[in-house]
Amino acid sequence: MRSVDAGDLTTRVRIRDVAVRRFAVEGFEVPVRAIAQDAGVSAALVMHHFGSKDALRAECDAYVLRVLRESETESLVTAAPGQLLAELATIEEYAPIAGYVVQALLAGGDLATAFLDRMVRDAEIYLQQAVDAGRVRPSRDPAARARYLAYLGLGGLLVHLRQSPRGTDLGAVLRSYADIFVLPGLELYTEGLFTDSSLLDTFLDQAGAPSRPET
Amino acid sequence: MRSVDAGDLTTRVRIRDVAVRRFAVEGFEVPVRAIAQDAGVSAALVMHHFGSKDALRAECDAYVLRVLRESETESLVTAAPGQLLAELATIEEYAPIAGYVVQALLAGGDLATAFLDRMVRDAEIYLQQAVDAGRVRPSRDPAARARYLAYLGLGGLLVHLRQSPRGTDLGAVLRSYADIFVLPGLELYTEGLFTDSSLLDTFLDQAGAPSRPET
DNA sequence: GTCTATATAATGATAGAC
DNA sequence: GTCTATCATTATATAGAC
Repeated sequence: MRSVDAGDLTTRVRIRDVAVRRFAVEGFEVPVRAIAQDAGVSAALVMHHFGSKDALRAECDAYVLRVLRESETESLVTAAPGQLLAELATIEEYAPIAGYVVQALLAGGDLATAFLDRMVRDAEIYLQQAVDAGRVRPSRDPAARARYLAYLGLGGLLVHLRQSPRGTDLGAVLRSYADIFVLPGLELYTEGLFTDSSLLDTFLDQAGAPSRPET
Repeated sequence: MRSVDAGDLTTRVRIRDVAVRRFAVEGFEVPVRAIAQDAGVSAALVMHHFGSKDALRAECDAYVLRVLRESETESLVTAAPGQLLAELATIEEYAPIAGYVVQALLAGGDLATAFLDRMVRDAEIYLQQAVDAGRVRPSRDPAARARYLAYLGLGGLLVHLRQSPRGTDLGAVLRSYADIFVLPGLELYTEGLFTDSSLLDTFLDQAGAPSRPET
């Protein structure tokens, strides 16, 4: 057989992998030439393989999404809202994936939406399990709470990330985030913020007094 | 006198103002040509006045920062974490300022840092007042809590913003954010999340049992 | 101060040899 | 499959006339 699939695939995959890494640390405006250089090939070859930069980006998106989906089983159980990224970043191999997701979230787009949906869904399952186990208080609107907590967890991390000097190792950023905010996080989750329930009560009354799942 | 400051300043200011508006809705990659067109002048004139696009950007940053500082007095008292942006966006005149800040936060840089510092400081003061008034529980680390809540409030908003279709009116995005998340927000702030304090207790023990400001 | 015309640089993409 | 050379487009920035 003359078709040399092995060599072909290897180069394609190598280009895609270095593209993911570049996108992860520098964002999606990185020139194709830079990616080509990292891969040790010409820019023209990148175009030859993927057709356009957008197509390359799409393939990176699909790859990252696939990796995230494959990591689903293990993370579903353990991941508290916002933890998924942190776990990924600590594993050397997956750090580019985490960085890529961060860039995608900052840039917006389909991958960001997909990733967020994943986070929200994870949070929903995690919270439901915790409620069933009696560790977490039930909510009057579990879906909204799951989304809320996912947005807060991820958003706080993004803000912290943007305060860190550019190019800082993502793992280091995540560790510092954890260091600084464990205490206030535990305080908030354990004790809340308000001393009384007047604001919540008022809102519930106005909203037409929906169901109150009190333990 | 031959120097015609009035005319000069007027054009300069008009260019700066349309630049702020463009940056606010499209981000900082908008071409100088587009800004020039909005201002009804040539691109060359923009360069003539500001020297470079970066210099124009710097002047917009400085202007936005000045507006934020001048709005300080009124917002200091009322602004809960994350509220400042919302308040700004509802006032028609200040909507571009709010949008500009959002773009700056997404892009990173000095203005983002300054704005965040401002938010954190506001939150600190606001929380201190609320604690003194007995409405908010004291924290074991008030500074960290203020920063944490500011990051969460702003970050959650940014994530929600990126989920909204591009070009959506910022005011509408902020309103929808409020609509969706009042309940889970009030729940979290009023009742917390966990049913018991074991996680917090464990952390406090490990950390060497620091001061416990119990009421 | 303001313009038109142009220089310069970078980028995504193509053509065609090997 | 892979390269070099080149094109087309777009951006910032400059030159020089008015």
